[in-house]
Amino acid sequence: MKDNRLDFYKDFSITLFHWYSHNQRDLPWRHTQDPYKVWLSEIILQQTRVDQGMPYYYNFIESYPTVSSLANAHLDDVYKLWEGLGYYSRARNLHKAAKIVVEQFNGVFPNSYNGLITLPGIGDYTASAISSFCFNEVRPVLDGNVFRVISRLFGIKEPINKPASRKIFKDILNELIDKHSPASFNQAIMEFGAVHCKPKQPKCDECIFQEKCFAFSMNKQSDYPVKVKPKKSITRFFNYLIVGEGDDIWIKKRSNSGIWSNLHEFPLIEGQDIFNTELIDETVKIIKVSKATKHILSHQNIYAKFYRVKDVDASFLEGCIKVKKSSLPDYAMHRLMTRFLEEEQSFM
DNA sequence: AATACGGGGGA
DNA sequence: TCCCCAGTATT
Repeated sequence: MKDNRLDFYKDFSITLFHWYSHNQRDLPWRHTQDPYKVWLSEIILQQTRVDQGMPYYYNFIESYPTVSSLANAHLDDVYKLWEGLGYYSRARNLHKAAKIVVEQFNGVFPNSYNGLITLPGIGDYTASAISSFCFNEVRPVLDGNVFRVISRLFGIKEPINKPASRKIFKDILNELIDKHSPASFNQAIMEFGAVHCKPKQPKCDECIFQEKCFAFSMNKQSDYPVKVKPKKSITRFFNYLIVGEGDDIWIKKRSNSGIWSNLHEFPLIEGQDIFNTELIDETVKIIKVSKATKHILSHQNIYAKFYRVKDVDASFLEGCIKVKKSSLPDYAMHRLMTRFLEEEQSFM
């Protein structure tokens, strides 16, 4: 069964490369085999759309042209450049990996999958991408695009977000990948998934694989890929205290774990199942209160209120730092904070 | 094996 | 609303 299936697809790469040569986007990281730049692009693009990550890629290349310059940077500056992109552990691991490359590998990136995957922030996908793109190692990439393409072509119903399903896809890809052009194969199959075999409204009516695609032959494209429902999000209530006299303002760096780790924000009092209005009423003098705003994360729905207050008990400022309002832009913050600062100047 | 971890775009 | 995005680390 498996052999027949793969025989049927033995000219897959030729067809794919033909499509790729006519349809590929011009992306900056495709013009280089410098592992530093490829690595940077791959970390930025983890769970991130190309359009969203592109400006960050340019900013990082400009601020840190080499792995040494990144390794020598202050972590807080790296966070600042990452601000707004999300999944902030990527910024921490980016910096950590750069230091390892410089201090342990003499500034030279590992030139193999097995070496690359030892670096923090580099998992199976990223190690496969870098080792194939830069060193022509035969390592198939398996990202969201590839999952979708393979599941439709072969009619695979194993949920793509279950770890156990990975082997099924990897086995197929290891047969399918062009052993002579692993870099082009990986680029092409991801690009095909991104711009042609899209999640919604795939271009099946003009598809090079019409004859071969299981999903198309059954007219069941929308049934693939199969995915198990994610767990429901939890709800939290954040009360932010805006404290400070004159040009001074108090902020705090979040802990090294949990959401928004190591990013800055106003002193926070989290409510239990509702906003802590009573507690705040009794404890501080409220000058002004914002409306509740909803901020959505993958696993949490956060309702936030901002309170301009005075006469705050010192215990609320435990671990906080006093900074000038004008220097707030120097501190890396999460989107909930930057959005508030953009839109609610009247509180400052 | 399951869960945590952002933010934004598109239907 | 819901789904998805060039996934990884932790539990």
